[in-house]
Amino acid sequence: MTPKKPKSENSIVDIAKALGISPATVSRALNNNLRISEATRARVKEMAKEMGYRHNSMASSLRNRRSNIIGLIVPRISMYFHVFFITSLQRQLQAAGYNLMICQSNDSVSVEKELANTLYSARVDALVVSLTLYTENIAHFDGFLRQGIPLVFYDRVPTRRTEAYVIKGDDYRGGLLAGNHLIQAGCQRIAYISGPLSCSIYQERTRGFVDSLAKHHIPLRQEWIYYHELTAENAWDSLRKLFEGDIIPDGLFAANDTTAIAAVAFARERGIAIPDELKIVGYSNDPRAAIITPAITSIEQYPNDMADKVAETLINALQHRHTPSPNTIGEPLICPVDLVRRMTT
Amino acid sequence: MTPKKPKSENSIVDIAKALGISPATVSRALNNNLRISEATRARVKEMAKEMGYRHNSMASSLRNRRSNIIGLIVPRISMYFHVFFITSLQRQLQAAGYNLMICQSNDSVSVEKELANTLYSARVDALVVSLTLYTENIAHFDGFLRQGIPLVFYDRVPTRRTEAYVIKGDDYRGGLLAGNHLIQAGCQRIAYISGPLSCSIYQERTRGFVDSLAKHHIPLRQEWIYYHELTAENAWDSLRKLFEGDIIPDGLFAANDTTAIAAVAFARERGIAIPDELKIVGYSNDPRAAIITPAITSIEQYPNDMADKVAETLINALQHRHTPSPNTIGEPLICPVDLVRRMTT
DNA sequence: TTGTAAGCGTTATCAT
DNA sequence: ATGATAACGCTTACAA
Repeated sequence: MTPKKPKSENSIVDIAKALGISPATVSRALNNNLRISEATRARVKEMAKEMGYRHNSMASSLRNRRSNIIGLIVPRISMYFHVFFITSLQRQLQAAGYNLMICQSNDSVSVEKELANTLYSARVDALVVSLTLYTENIAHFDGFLRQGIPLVFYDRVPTRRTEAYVIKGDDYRGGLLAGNHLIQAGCQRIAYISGPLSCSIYQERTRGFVDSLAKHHIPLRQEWIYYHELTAENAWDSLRKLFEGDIIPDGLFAANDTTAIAAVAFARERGIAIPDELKIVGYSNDPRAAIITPAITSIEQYPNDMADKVAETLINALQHRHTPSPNTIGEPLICPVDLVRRMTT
Repeated sequence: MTPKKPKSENSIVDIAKALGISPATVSRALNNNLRISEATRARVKEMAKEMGYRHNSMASSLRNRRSNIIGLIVPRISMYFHVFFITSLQRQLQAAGYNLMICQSNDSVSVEKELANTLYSARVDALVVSLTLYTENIAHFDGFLRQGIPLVFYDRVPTRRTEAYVIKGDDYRGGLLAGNHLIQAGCQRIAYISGPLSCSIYQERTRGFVDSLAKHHIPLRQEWIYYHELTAENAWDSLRKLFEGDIIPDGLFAANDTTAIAAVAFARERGIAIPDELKIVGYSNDPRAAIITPAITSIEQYPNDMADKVAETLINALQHRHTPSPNTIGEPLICPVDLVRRMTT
């Protein structure tokens, strides 16, 4: 009986044996180490191909104490803004030699916690997070900070101060722009449908919007303000209530485009003329806002630019891991937004 | 000088030392191994928490020869169908203890190849792939098959026979339904805008569509058929050509909804009445198809159901890794589709 | 129920 | 330029 070892797969040791050289040399050759002769490098690579060798990143990661994986926790990949953000971020990280592990919290705080723990154990080299609508306590990310693992929050960021990097859109200005635009378009009775105030972006949009109305001495009726998850269903509920009284709004700021789209559909069903009887501003500049009739005025957030900032921050932090320059942290980085005017205003 | 080891982080060995027991016991306790006393299990877990221990999945993966990571290569996450598919698949795999590593080929064959190699080296436990528009040679996935790593193609699958699992929508039937529906709606001059025939789904949709017209003795004019990437820009180009002659189509089958949406916009600009002068059927039942005016008739593909099938196949294959039952492979699994009628027909 | 010891595959360090 | 060796942290026969 031949003592045939079941040898599942060839390792650098096997290559070394086959070539009569040491595993260290093989490793160096495969990693294009400088001080290895061209000749052996070539021999090694050829033998590797011949033997069907594949690099084992688990072993390599264990030895190097780095996984080359970057974790991403995002509320939902179905949101337009995040899709564009992710695509751009992934391209850049890929180019820098990192893999992105994309996870969805589905706007559940408990899922977010689980994912944070999983990615923590998985030894991701860095973590990028956009929080759920309801995350107020961010203690589940503390481990990353303690271990000096780069942690970047973007878009939906913590509402309290943190040692992590923070990169966000200028939601305050977005709210301000929306309010100003509706007022300049002649609206006097402006309604507002916002997401929950536990979430940074809605806090900020609300602040900006409220400031705008105050500045122009436009009254803000509490009965015309709604805070809830910005789904089409919720939007319809709120719209029904908004339009059931005698005094009805002539302007609406919807804190996302799903809500703005629902408002357009609602107005059509009720025979409310847009923009004559009701003007609408949405948020995010979802592609749907442009194709619907009438096309919706919205706030553009430039997801690609934000992805650039995040990628830059990440790569910088990963390179200088030994000098955790805390001076670059602290102040949130704020990305510009713009109002895109269309047919609803 | 105190010989203070720089001990970066605590391992099970440290816990063992602190407790005066062996690392093996600690490992077993943390893994809830059956034959460990309740008492020590509790002691270990407490000490682990106290010492801020975190599991090292790199080490664990190396030892176990499994990463618990499943790779996914998808053309673009911006496509509605894939977003829903991914979300559903990820939820199920997460529940089964796997992490999903989502990558985008961006419809580039070379990127697809790179990603396949990266995920191969990353030692993913399985790979799920929807091919680019242009992937005809699938040799870059051969390594997975050779190593017995479960490989599942879904939606855009290889056009040639493969040993991998294949799960696809019933695109032939989708094309058939679209053709039949337009004909029953009274169309006589039907145009067709398809994706490139290098891609399985467009091959099949075309076959079904062609068969439908043949069966009903409706002529198929070659000048009314276009094959190209289904972007809005390309759609406009083709539509312009379609409507520049004397004889113009009264029906259009668009092989995706982006194209159908472009057709609606084109018709509006040209003052072509829909559905009276032109009837349109799209594909995928993109949510945009429902909100545009007029709402577009489309083919629903049930991405969640396909994700269920893929998850089931994967988990099954991963459990029986030692019995690579080849009988379950071979025949593609075909998922049903339905026509959703709206205002464009 | 717990301990001992070897090994997963790679790479950094030190030596030659 | 190359080799020998140890170690990364965990798991699992095998022993006790």
